[in-house]
Amino acid sequence: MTMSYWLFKSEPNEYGIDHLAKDKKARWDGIRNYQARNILRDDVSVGDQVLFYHSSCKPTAIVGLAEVVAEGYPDPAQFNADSPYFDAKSKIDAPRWVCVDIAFQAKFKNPLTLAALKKMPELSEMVLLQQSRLSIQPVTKAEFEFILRTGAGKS
DNA sequence: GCCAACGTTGGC
DNA sequence: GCCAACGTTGGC
Repeated sequence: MTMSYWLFKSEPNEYGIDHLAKDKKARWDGIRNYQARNILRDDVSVGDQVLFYHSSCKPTAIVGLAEVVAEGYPDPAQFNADSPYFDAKSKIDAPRWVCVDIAFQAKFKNPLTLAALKKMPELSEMVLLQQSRLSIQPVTKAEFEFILRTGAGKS
């Protein structure tokens, strides 16, 4: 079994790295995009490493590291009429949306801002820089290791 | 707040 | 199955 690497986006005023550091573990729910759903359902495995990215904030940046601790299962929020993630078209016996659980690993001492990432030739192929809207995206081993080596300095 | 990119919906 | 209209994401 090979370990894979991912980048998960989150808006820090909704749920940021400090929330995850405090909670230790979180359900990564509310993903309502089919491409992202397919990745969660088919490709994300326990033990995979996750770069935690803050979007829609200043500055946008990779801010920490997490690990997958539970692989894809039906997102309970899709069945909860009170949830903003409720989906009336999703059936219990044929769930449309999937979530995973992640655990906090580290908060980077030096977050790698999007502006900085764009300047690094080693990262020019990163999905983040190609297809910015995807909220769950693959990261290559080389990119992952480069990012940890370059910016991180775990705190 | 604006706008580009792109995903989704629905009429035909 | 195409495509126009519309909605959402997310950087700036």
